[in-house]
Amino acid sequence: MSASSTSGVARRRRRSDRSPTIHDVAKAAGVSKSAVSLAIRNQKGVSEATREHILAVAQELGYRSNVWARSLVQGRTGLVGVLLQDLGNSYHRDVTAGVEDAAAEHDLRLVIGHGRRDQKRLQAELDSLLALGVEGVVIISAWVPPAYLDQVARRVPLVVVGRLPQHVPGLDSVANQDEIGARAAVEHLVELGHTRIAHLTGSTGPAAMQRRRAFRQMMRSLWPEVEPQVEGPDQLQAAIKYLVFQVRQEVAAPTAVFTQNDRIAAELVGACIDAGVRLPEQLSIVGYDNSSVCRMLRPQLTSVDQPRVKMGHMALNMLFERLGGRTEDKHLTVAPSLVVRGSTTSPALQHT
Amino acid sequence: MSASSTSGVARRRRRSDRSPTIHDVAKAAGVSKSAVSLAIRNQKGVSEATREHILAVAQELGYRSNVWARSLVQGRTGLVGVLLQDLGNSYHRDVTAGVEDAAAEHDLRLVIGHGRRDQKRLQAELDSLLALGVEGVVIISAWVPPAYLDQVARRVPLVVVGRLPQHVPGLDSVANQDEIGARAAVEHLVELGHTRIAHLTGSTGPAAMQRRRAFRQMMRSLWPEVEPQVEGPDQLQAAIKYLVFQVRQEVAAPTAVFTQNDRIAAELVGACIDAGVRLPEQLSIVGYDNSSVCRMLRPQLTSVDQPRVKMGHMALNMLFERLGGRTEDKHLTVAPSLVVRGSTTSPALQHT
DNA sequence: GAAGTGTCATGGAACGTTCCAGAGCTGTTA
DNA sequence: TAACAGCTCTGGAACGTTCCATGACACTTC
Repeated sequence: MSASSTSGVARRRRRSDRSPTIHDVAKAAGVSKSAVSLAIRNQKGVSEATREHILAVAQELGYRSNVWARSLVQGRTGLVGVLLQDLGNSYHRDVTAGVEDAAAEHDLRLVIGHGRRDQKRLQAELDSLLALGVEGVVIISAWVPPAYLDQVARRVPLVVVGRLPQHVPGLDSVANQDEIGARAAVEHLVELGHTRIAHLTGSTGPAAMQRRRAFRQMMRSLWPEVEPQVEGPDQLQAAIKYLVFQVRQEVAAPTAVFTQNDRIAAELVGACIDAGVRLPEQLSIVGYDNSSVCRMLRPQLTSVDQPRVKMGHMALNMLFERLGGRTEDKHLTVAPSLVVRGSTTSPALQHT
Repeated sequence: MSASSTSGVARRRRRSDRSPTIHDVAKAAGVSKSAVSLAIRNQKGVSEATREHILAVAQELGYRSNVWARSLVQGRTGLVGVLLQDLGNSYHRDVTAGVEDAAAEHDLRLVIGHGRRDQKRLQAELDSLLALGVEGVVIISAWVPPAYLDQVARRVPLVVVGRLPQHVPGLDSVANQDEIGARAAVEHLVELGHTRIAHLTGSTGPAAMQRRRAFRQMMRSLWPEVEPQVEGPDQLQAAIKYLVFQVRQEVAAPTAVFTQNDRIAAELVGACIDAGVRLPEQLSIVGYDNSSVCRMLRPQLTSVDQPRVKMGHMALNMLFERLGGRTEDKHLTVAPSLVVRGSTTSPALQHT
């Protein structure tokens, strides 16, 4: 008995510094646990006076309802997982903010998992979110194998923000229309008078491919006899070097470059400045994402903007519809828009 | 008929899709729930044959242990909260990565909450982490009222990464030694030959104050007769404009600026370029944080680097020590180091 | 053959919460 | 005054899991 009571005491000791439970509040307030439960959930069945008293006591004890116990009995957690690839990324931040705001409207809370640009980790993180009992998952530009997506989508509603590498039944998606973004970029350059426009890409992901394809199509329809110049995605550094070399040679060199994203555009800008290429006089550059670096660079970067917060909003709302019982798949798109800044100008200025 | 029954079945499947419980597995395998519990946790007390049989059945049913129920009875969740102010921030990303790696070593999982630079939200997020039952919290540069920190620290171990605005008993912290960083920056500039060095700051937060104070002290000890020039933190844009104006006038203008962080440095760089100030010839600039923008800018930014991942590591390890029973407070510091890039040069070059 | 020692397996008691049926009131109506 | 209705409030039964005491054997040892 004494031996077993020792461990019992150890356990109990641990319990004494545990968070206060509904029982503690009930005891301190002199009411039943049921009354406390009703009071803190703002349900009726308890008088206003009692409610205030209970809330005051709860506040004083620092009581916080235990989500696990609640979800255990209710059978739902009120948790939504957000899986993102890179924490330090303003695109992900903004989409997440949108998801979060929409979630708050439906009394859902966010749990964030991040894959750190590592596929294994991404999957592990997704597993972990499911183990936490999220009721749905929003995946932000995170490339997870389709087979795995399918498996997850069978268990909980799943919404992907961004392009899907391939069609996966049973899940929703919201993406910006990369074709429109790419076309807007090229149109802008064409209107300025550019004819020799190159594309610089650093990835073979679905979004990148879409942009590249749209670029090619657009260029071919404008100048059918010329093969559109696409650099990358392999050996990005070499591709950048080559572009800069071309521009310095000034022989049939591109006068403008549409890049796959702002990060790559920033690298190109840096390489140009290092090589003494005058921007935007000698080369116009258009980015994609309208991220915070656009305004840090000089010249400031013209870029394609996606309605990021709105996309997050839409993603969560679709997820909510699924929770409500929708079974058919839904794939939404939003139109990106071009934000013109100083990195693009007319090629007429190039030989002045 | 067949169409409607399909959807009906699909729906029903989804509802009764409620994950199988340990009871279901026990029933299907013809053993007690206790046996299943032992088997899936790989504990002894069950024969190898039975275990294999149970695991096979569990696998077939797609059984996944319910984390909530487990943590409810075990009294621990294995969860650690990370509270950060801004998702799209590489400093936070790196610290979080460090925390995460260290957590994995101790079989702890991360739950990320983010305050989106809003104090109310920050507190709500912290509340929510506690409600989830995290066993400890790491707060990354998130300014939460000390009274609130104190309240939280009474309930769970709390580690702050970054400077504390004031001493709060019962919690740990890990911070970079801002004095050392500031001094390294100024020393570097002095060694290059600068004498008129200004400081540009945009915040009154504890880290910013520390850097500012160290800057003042260092400058006073070097040139006691001159009042150190500090611009900001109010009206940052005006402060930047004024600095640029001074440099263009070239009358007793600062030849170098040490900024509170990279973001502010980037703005200064942009303003200089816009105004035609040649960098680094006319003005040397040192940032703080060694963030990813340093290498995007031209000239590339000399900056003070903090061992971010290591700080995250240390933070979680301290938290783990607390969980193990340590009661005395611990405040660690790490030494930052200067990363020299192209934004700093000798003032001798300035009038060439 | 009794006692002791393992191993394997079991059912009941927690854990902190919500839900539910119902108890005790007070007031209203027939 | 009986019947009823409407509030408050309550204790017990879930929820899915782990922990614990104990039972049922099969061996060994005295």
